[in-house]
Amino acid sequence: MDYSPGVIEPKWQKYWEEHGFYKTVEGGEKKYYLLEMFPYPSGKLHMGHMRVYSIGDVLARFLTMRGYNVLHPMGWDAFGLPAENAAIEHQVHPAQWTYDNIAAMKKQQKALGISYDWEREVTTCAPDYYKWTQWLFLFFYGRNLAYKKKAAVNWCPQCATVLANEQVEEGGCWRCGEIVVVKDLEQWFLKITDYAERLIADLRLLSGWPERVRVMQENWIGKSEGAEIRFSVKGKTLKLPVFTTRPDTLYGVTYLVLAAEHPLLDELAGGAEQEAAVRDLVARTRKLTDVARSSTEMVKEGVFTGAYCLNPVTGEEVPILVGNYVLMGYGTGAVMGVPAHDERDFEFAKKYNLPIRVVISPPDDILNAAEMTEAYLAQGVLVNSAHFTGMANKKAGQAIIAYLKEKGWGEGKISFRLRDWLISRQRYWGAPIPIIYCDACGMLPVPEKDLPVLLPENVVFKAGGQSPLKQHAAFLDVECPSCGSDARRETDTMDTFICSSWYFFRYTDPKNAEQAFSREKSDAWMPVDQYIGGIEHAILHLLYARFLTKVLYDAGLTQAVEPFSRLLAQGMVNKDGAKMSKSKGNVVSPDEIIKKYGADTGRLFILFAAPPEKDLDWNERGVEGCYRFLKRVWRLVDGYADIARAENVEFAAPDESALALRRAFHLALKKVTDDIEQRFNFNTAISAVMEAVNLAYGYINEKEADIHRAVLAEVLEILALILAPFAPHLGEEMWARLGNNGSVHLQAWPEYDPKVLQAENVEIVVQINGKVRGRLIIPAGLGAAAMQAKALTDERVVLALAGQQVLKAVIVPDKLVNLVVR
RNA sequence: GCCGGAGUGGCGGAAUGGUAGACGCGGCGGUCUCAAAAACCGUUGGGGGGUGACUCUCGUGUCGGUUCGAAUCCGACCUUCGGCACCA
Repeated sequence: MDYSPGVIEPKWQKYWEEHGFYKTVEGGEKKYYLLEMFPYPSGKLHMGHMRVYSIGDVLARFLTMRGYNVLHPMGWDAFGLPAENAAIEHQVHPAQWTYDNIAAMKKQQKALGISYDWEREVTTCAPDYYKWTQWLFLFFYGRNLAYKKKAAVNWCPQCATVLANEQVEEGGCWRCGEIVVVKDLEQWFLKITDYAERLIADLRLLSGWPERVRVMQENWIGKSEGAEIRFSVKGKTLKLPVFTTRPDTLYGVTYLVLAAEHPLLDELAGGAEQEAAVRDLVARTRKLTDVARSSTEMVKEGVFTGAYCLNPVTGEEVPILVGNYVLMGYGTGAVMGVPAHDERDFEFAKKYNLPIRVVISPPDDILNAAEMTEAYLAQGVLVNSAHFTGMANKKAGQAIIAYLKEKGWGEGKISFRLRDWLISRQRYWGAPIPIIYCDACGMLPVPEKDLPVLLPENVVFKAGGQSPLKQHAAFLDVECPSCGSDARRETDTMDTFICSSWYFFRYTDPKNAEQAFSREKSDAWMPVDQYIGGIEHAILHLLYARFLTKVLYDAGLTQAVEPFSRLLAQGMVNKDGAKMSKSKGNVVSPDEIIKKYGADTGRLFILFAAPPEKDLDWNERGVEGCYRFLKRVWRLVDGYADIARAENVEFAAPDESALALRRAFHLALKKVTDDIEQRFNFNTAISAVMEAVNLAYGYINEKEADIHRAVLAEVLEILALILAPFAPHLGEEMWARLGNNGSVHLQAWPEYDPKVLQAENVEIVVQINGKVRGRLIIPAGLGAAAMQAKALTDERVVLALAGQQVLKAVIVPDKLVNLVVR
C-alpha cells in the first residue's frame, strides 16, 4: 500500500478524538506546562502559526512519551479591532465574525494533528473569561495600580483609539501603521512603572530566555541612575527639580532648560520681555508629532525665559531657558546644562553663546574651555568644584549626592524610560472597563457581584470607528452602586493586551466560576515551563505578562515570580527571502500543504529546514524532499514489517552489518533525544533519522535474502517511536503495521543502549603538525601508545614523516593522533 | 551613537577546540521503461596532477593573535539584521 496521508491523517485524528487523547493529566510527579502563544482569530492559519504549533507539538508528544504530565492548551486572543472593522465593512457582528474564525482555525489546527487539550480552551471575548479580566482591572484599581489621568497620549486616527507607548513603532500604529498623533486626553493607565525596577532586576532569573529578548526589555525599561537636584528660582519661592545622571558635573552647570510642557513655565516667563518668544517656541514645539520631535534631524532651539535659578552648591545665578528638545515625560522635564561635559549641551551652548565651564580634567592634560571643540565625556578628576576638586569623578558623583542630601538640596534617584501602560481604548470589541460615574458620588468601581459588565449585542456600527457604546442608552445608564441615583458607565474598553496578560493562568483552571483561577490549581502548573512564540512580542506581550504576574505574586495569588521560565522565540517564515504577504503574492497556506502532501510532511519540512529560532525560507522543493523521505520510511516499514513480524525464525547471531545497522538506530535515538531535550534542534534530529533510514536501505539492498529478523524488528520499532513526535499520523500507522496495539504516542520513549553504540573498530585520523595525513581503522579503546604505534605504520604518514623528528604526539582516544614534527 | 545577533558549497543548513560542508534541495551519471514520471544506485566545495586505486593544494567575511590543532577562543576591522536613541 502506498503512503497516503490523505487517508491516514483523518483516520488517526478521528481515533485520537474518539479516544479522548490529549486530555491533561493532573498531579503526578513530573509536570510540564508547555505553551504556544495563542493566536488572534483572523480566520486563517498562516505559516507562522504552523511553525509555532509544529514546534510545540513535537515537544508535547516527546515529553509525554518521556513520562511528563504535560499541560498543552490552546485558546483565542479574541478581542480586537479587526473584528470591529469587519463589522463596519461587512455588516456582520464582531462576535459572529470572531466565532466563525475560531471554528475555521480550530479545524485547521486539528488537521495539523496538534495535540491540544481542547477541554481547556479559553476565548478572551467570552463573558466567562472577560468577567475575570474585568475583575483583574478592579483588583488593580483596588491596589492603586489603575488610575485615570489626563495626559499627552498617542492617538491613531485610522483605528480611532489611543495606543500604549509599546504599541507605537517608529511613530506609527503597531496594527495599521498610521502615523500616531499626540493628544491630551483623559485615559486609564496601569502603573507598570511601579514595577520597573523589578522588571529589570528579575531578567536575571530568566536564563532560559534568549539574550536578545532580555536585552530588548532592558533597553525598553531603560534604567538610569543619577540624582534629582532642586534649584531654587531667583526672587521666588519656587524650586525646580532636575534629574541628571551626572551629579559629578554639578559645578559646571551654566544654564537650565525646561520642556515646553513644563508646568512652571507660565509663572517663570510671565511678564518678562521674552514672553512672546517663549510662547512662540512652546506653541511650535507642542504642535510637532512625537516622531518629528524625537528625530535626530530636529534643530535644537532654546529661548531665555527671563528667569534665573541658583545652583545650590555654588549659589551662582544661571539662566533658565525653554527648549524644544526637552521631554516632559522623562525625569522632571527639566535638565541642567553642562556644556563642557555633554555633547548636546556643548552644541547648544555654542549656538547660544552660553558659558562653558570645565569641571572634569583628563588625567594628564588641562582643558581650556575657550579652545574646546567638543565636550569632554571621559573619566577624569574634578576641578573647579570646591571641596570636591581632586576627586575621581565617579567617586565625586556619590560624594556630591551625599552632600546634597545632607543639605536637603537633592538626593540620589533612578529614572526609567518606561511609562505607565495606557489601557483604555475607544472601541467596542473589548472588555468594558468596569467603572461607573455618578454625579453625586464620583467615580466608582462596579461591585464584583455585578461582573461581568456585558458588552451589549444590539449595537450599530458607524464608519469612522466611534464606539457604539457611547450612544447605547441601555449600556450607558446604570444605577449608582453607592447612592442609587442615575449614573453612567465608562464606555472605554480595555487594551486586548490585558486579556492576553493572564490567559496562561486561566488555562490551569479554565472552568472556575468563582475565581479567575484558584491558587492551588495554578500553583500546580505555573510557571509555564516552555513558552513559544514570535519575537514581535519581545516587549509588548512579554513585558505586560511579566508585570501582571508580579502584581498577582505580590497579592499572594500565585507562587510564580515570573510567568515563563523558558522562552523560545521562533523565527519568521519567509519565501524567496521576503516575508509572506498578499501584496507580494508569495503566500503559501498550511491548507494547500496539507492537501498536497499531508500535515506530517508540512510539519517535518518546517522543522527540518532551519533551527527554530532562525528565519526559515519556504521552499517547495524542500517540502517535496520531506514528502519523499516519509514515503521512503513508509515503504521500508510496510515492505519489511512482515519479515520483522515473522515468527519461528531460527536464532542466528547478527553479523557485522546487522550490528552496524543496530548501532546506527541507537545512535539516531540518542541524537534525537538529545537534540529535542537539550537544544530544540529538530533539524539535526530529523537528519539523524534520515541517516539511519538511508543505512537501513543499504543493509536491505545488501542482504536482501538474508536479513536479520530480530535486528530489523528492533530498528523498525525504534524508527516508528522516534519519528512519532514529528510525523504523528505516520507514526501511528507504522506502529500499527508493525503489529502493535494501542497508540504509539502512549508508548514510553525508548532508551538507547550505550553498549550497542560502542563499535569494535573506529576510524582515526593521523595529523602531522595539525594537517590530516592519513586515516586508519583501529580497534576501539586502544591506549595512547598503541594508537601512536599504529599511526606510525600508515604508509602515507611514513612518507610524510621522512627524515623528520617527532617531538611530541597529541592523542585523542578513538579519534586522532597528531604528530608534532620538525 | 550605544547594545545585541549573524556572516560556512549553487541553495537551506551541519560541525561550538580534534576528519569542515552531516542531512536535505539542486546538478551530473546510471538502473528500470517503447518513452516519461515515480522509485532505486552512484557522484557532487574550488584549483592542480595521475589511465587508475589515488594524490597535492586552497578554502568557513577581512587582518592579526593564542594553541600540537581554530568555522569554533581572543583582539581589531568590514558587511548585514534587530533593539534603543536629543531619555539629560
